[in-house]
Amino acid sequence: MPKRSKKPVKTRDFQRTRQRILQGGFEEIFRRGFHGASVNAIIAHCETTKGGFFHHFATKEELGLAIVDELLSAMVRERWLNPLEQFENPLEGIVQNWKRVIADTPDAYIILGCPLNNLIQEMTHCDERFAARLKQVFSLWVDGVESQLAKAVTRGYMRKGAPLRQLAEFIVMSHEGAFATAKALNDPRVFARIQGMVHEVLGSYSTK
Amino acid sequence: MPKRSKKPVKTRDFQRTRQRILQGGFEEIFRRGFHGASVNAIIAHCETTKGGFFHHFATKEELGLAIVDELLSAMVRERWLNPLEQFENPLEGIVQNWKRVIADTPDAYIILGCPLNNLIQEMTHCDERFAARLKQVFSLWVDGVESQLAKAVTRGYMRKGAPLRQLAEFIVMSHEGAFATAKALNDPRVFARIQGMVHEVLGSYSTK
Amino acid sequence: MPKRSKKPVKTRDFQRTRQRILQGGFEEIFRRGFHGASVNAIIAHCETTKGGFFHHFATKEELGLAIVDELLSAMVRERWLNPLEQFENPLEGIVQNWKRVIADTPDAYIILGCPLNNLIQEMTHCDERFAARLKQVFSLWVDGVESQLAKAVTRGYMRKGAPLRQLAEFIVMSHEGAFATAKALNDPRVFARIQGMVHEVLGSYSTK
Amino acid sequence: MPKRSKKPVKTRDFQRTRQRILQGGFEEIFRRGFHGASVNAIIAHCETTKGGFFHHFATKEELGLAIVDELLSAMVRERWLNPLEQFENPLEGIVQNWKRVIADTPDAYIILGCPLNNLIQEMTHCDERFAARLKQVFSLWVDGVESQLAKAVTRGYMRKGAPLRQLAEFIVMSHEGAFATAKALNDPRVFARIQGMVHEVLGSYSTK
DNA sequence: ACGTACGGGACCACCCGTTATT
DNA sequence: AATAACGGGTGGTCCCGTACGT
Repeated sequence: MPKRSKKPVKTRDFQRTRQRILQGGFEEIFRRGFHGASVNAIIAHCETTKGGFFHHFATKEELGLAIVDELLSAMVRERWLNPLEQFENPLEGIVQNWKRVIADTPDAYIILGCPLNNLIQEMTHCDERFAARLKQVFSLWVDGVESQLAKAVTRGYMRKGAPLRQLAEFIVMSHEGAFATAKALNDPRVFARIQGMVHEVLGSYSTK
Repeated sequence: MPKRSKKPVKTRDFQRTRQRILQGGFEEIFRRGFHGASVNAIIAHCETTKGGFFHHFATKEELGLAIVDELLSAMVRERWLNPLEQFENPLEGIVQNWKRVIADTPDAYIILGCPLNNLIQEMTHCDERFAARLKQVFSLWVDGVESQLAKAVTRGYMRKGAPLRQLAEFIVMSHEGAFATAKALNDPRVFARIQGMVHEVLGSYSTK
Repeated sequence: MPKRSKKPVKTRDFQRTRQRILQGGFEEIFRRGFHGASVNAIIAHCETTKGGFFHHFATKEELGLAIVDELLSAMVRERWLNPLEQFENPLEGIVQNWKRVIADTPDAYIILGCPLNNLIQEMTHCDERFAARLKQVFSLWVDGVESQLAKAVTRGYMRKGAPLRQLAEFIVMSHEGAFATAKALNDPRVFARIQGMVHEVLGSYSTK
Repeated sequence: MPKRSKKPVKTRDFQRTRQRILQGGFEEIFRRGFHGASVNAIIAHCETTKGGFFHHFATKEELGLAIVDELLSAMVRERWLNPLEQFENPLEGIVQNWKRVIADTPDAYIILGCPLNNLIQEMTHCDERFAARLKQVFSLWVDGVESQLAKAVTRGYMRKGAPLRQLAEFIVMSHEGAFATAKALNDPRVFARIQGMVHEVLGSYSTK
């Protein structure tokens, strides 16, 4: 009979618990903001304890950073970047995917805003480590859009010579700005209107 | 020569003290966010006391609401709306004024973001009263831009039939989005780039 | 034309304001207890200001003492002692007057307890000056009842040799205890029951 | 000889700590009243910290309610009800036990009054939850006395047909009233005098 | 790995009282 | 005499984090 390995099960539990805290922390922070989300509320939300929490994350800030690094970056990829791969025409992909996200997102979520944008506005100016991580995720998004635009040029859907970086920045900015505006006016329809404007802008760079 | 009043600077002046608290509160909240700004820090910043503070504002929230109502709405008017009056062509006014604000704003302020946007992202989803006041200020801005666009049509600088409300929303969204992006990337030059994009969009509605 | 006297009207206003504060303070303290009644609430209740309040009373404690000295002692006299004078038989007076007070007092007041008793329980053990004044009012009551009992003996309604002081103490104690019990059980009928018991006790000392 | 446990006094002992806070809270509240007893004073009195305190009691009110439920009801049972069991004649028990309590209680405590009565007068009219719990303890006392009186009837020490509930109420009322009066007059001898009166009343219902 | 008793600091709110002003 | 701006100290609460225990 072989000697039992050193509790491989525990390792899985470790990761599961960590993920539960990460997810529960995300939800609390998304709803109440980083400052508004207390560690007590987070552990209640994800059914763990103080000990469990601080075993996995040294401080509340570390949890926040992990959420940015692991959850937000994944969300950007899954919601905004990966879906674009399925479109032959990246410009159309950007527009269609935006429409899809608008359709998928419940109106109730609109008022909560974009998790990434919320954290940027709340944390960037008062916590350098947050600023660095958030910048990374934001750049990831812009980079991803820019490479799609480059692909659009390569495939002949977009005029050569267009300022790709600038356009990519503009497109991501519009997403965040649309979320912010819809949140400010508490009106989900803002979304579609702004998306329409961006559509036009992209059209002006399209080869038709 | 008239008799000088005995005390050129009155200490027991309700309005002056109130304004001092309002201004000091604004600066603290701008730098640290509403939750991050403690009443202790605010009173230290504007040289008053607990008693003085709560004599003027029943709660910290009331101070925040007063800042939105009185300071932020005034800032929107003074920085974004009133200057447009001086331009014969409102479309040019919007672009030029934006350039002016970019030039006027120290780079160090970029990272702090837009006071209005910061509060919207932090407070809208967790405080109904804030949400209502912030929406009011945001709408004031959109309304102001829209009426400029209407003037542009009247004066013949802009094509008839353009979707004025949608455009106004887009323009204000771009301002907020530009602030957010510059903050996220910690790069003031983002500003000019986004402003350039908006310039183009406006150009496409211009009668040239 | 005679020189005007030195503002006699002002003197009346002074006393009126003082009485208003005294009365408003009494009501607030009666409802919320001395510690629970804030100066701010008191001045709001009697429509004066901080300045007005502290002009008339150096401290909140002074107001409390004045209430004991002036209002509570007057209430004891008017409600419990003076009415007894109208009875030929003091023993019957004590019983009948108690019945009258029970009938006069709205049930809603029962839960508030006896103003004198409330203050005694709250203040005696933590404020010597209160203790002294409250003792004075309480003694006034006992003395008054004792002299009625003496009169009852003189007039032949009560057996000679009865322990008058002890009886007087017992009677006043019953009043306070009845208030306390009715308050504890939130049941006004307790009053009548205890009054009945005291009636019997008095009966046993009566000459019939 | 059994192995001694490593730590004879555990610091991290929930129940012990809780009892310490409960006891320390009781003493502070007994001396200063509920409003007068600050959490800071309580934790200093029982050597714990803010964190420790609020780990055990969510609010100061919760501590107060626990004191009523757990300490005061126990005190009523131990001091006033249980001792009666040892008497063959319950009527004599009531009188003798009262005398014993008078003899046992240091004069210095008299001025502090009865903890139960103090809380009733201070809290009943301004806190519903306190009112309910205090009523419960008070009723417990009256019920206990009533059942003793019933036993006295059964055993033939008391006349049949006596109004037991009314008598029980009267007896408890006398205890509280005696405390209140002794406190008001700052004179412990009042106690014995009132106890004498009650003795007589009971005597009139006794079968001798 | 996780549970929980505990530490102490900081939060906002409100207190009572003072003082400049009318 | 009366008003209201103002002073600070302290109130209860809740915070994040530690460390003991299993």
